[in-house]
Amino acid sequence: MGRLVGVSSAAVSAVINGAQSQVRIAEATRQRILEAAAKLHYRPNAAAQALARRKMNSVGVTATLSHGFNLYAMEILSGIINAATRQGQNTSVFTVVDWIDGVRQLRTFCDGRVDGMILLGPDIPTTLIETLPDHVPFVALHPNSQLPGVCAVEIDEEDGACQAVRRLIALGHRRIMHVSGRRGGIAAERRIAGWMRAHDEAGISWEPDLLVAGAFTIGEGRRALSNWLDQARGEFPTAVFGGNDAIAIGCMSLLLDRGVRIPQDVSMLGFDDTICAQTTSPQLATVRQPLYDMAVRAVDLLLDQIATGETIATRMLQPAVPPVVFPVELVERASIGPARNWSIDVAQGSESGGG
Amino acid sequence: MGRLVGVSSAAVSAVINGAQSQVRIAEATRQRILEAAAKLHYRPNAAAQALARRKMNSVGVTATLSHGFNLYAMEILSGIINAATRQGQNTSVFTVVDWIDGVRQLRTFCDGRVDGMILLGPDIPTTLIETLPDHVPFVALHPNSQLPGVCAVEIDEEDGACQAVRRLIALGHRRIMHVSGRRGGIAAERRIAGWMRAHDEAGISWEPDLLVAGAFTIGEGRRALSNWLDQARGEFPTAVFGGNDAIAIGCMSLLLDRGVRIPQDVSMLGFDDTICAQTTSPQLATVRQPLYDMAVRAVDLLLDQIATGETIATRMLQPAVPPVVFPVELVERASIGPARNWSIDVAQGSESGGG
DNA sequence: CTGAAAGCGCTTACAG
DNA sequence: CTGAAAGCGCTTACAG
Repeated sequence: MGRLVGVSSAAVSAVINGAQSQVRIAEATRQRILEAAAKLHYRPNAAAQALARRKMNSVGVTATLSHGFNLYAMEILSGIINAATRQGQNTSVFTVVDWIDGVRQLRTFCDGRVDGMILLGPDIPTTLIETLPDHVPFVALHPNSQLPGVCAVEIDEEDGACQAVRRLIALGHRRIMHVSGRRGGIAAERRIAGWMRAHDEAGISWEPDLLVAGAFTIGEGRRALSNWLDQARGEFPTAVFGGNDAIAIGCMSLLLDRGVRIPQDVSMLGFDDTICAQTTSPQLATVRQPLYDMAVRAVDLLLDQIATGETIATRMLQPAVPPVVFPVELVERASIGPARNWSIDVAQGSESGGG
Repeated sequence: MGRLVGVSSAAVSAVINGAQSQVRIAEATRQRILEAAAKLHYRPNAAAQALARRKMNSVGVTATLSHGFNLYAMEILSGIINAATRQGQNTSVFTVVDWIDGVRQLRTFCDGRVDGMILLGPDIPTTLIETLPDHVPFVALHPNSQLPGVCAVEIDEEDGACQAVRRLIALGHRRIMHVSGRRGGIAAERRIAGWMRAHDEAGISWEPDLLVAGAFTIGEGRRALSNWLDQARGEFPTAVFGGNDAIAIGCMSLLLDRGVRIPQDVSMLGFDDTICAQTTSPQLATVRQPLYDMAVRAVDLLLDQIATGETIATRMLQPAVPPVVFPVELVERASIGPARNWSIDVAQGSESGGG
């Protein structure tokens, strides 16, 4: 572009980048350059700029796609993109099949395309860290585990579950089923712990039989409850608390199919407040994670590290930073109500397959 | 990296990039380089590579965020990211508040960060094209309008709506309400046209009173139906066809609140088959768009153009290419059934606010 | 206060 | 068949 105005590219650079350059350009030259730039729709080439500045202005996000389309991840992603865009950064998204395999690819993704990386998704294995590229800063969203050198943004899962069950107890419920995520997963276990704690606090003993292991999908939620019913263990609980919204929705669809009224016969409660919690009838009460705010915070933390030149390597030398923990909030919707004081029959009904 | 092995960077480049280089390297040197690269976890810097090759290996996606979080856009995005990742491209996502304002930003996004851009979202104004940067190829997903020089990937919206209504007619429905998206929007109008056409084909005259203008959200769908009911126009239709899933879900929640049974009293039908269509009870029958396949196709079309060096500018010189139109498919779920032959009363019930 | 030079880390076309 | 040079389009530190 310099050639066209008969001026050096350095002069163009100084003018386009504004005042932060120490270089002063004669006002006449300046005007000439600005005019030409406007006319030609001139934009500095991003690759050249990145090479010279050693900065891509690009935030990386890596997510697992193990469960196919993931509403929860998508809501966070949407927050990240917004936050990054607002700060003049662009967002490069990468997906990996699982974290074990993903580590190798993470090296490739951090080849200068991005200035830092946000790891998205629960249950990132701690062993991951050893092979993470260390020339770049990382932030992990919902890792549910301490990755040395990596900033973590989490929620208080146990407290969320505890709040939920506490509310049900206040509504008179004494037999509260919890259909959990896959056992062993940290998120699932913490939510189970919250379910137990709320019982303990209230001096109510939780029944092991009402702790049902499922997995974080609609189909698995429905299946877990269906299996439980097949073993016909007497009176159905007055409330079902799903390990996440999908589980609750799966359970809810099964109960509705069998003529159970919600919330009159059974109260239903989810966890996450994904958009689907608003599409059920009745709408699903749930524990809200501030997914958007968390995403924004993750971007801020990453950009801070980028600005100060921190990387995993430099952070390993400093004292470990505790995770940023966001509060959760119970969202009351029509799916919960007072505990029933009559019997219901849920056992009958042939299974027609979950969603 | 060359320095460390005592070898030129050109030699390293030739070895790392494999056989596509004409340059031959002595086997011994080759091994030495490969070893060192493995040991140092060497990866060519993406910015430098991009500058030298004039190719970023990055696919851009720009979407509007006018309606906040958008499930439909997110499902497509997820497909794009997958398809791109599989082809070794990374995906850079940008959001704009609206298309009018977005055009200016599109210039900035196309500054070399991406090799091409996918425009995501219905109702992209035709006037947009005049100010689009023309040194890069574009693909538009669901533009619902012809943008000269831009490849379009669409569905046959009218046919989808027509299929849906045809099925309802086959089930004996004669009074089929359509709660549409905002009037004037091309997607909304085409779906309306399909609703009309199915009636015409069957020799049934559609009642203007049953064409209700709404907008593509749950809240607006519910509100539109609620307003209609407030004017108490006699017997309620036997089926409601929403302009999209969100509208159908909004209408469904209102009807369920008022004690209407679905599908016994009223059949419900949506459009899009977003994930939420599976979370309602009963599950929502809907017109499925192959969102994932469309996303994959859009990526392929864009990469083709990138490979052959096509841009908007070069495409303008060629004859216009018709849009790629994907077929749609009716997904039958529990929310539709035979038309009722009894009266129902929907009018009562105080409105408690939509989701 | 201004302009030309060096360098970012690669690749590709060109000499040896 | 191999190696050093030029260049991608910027920015930044350095002479004039």
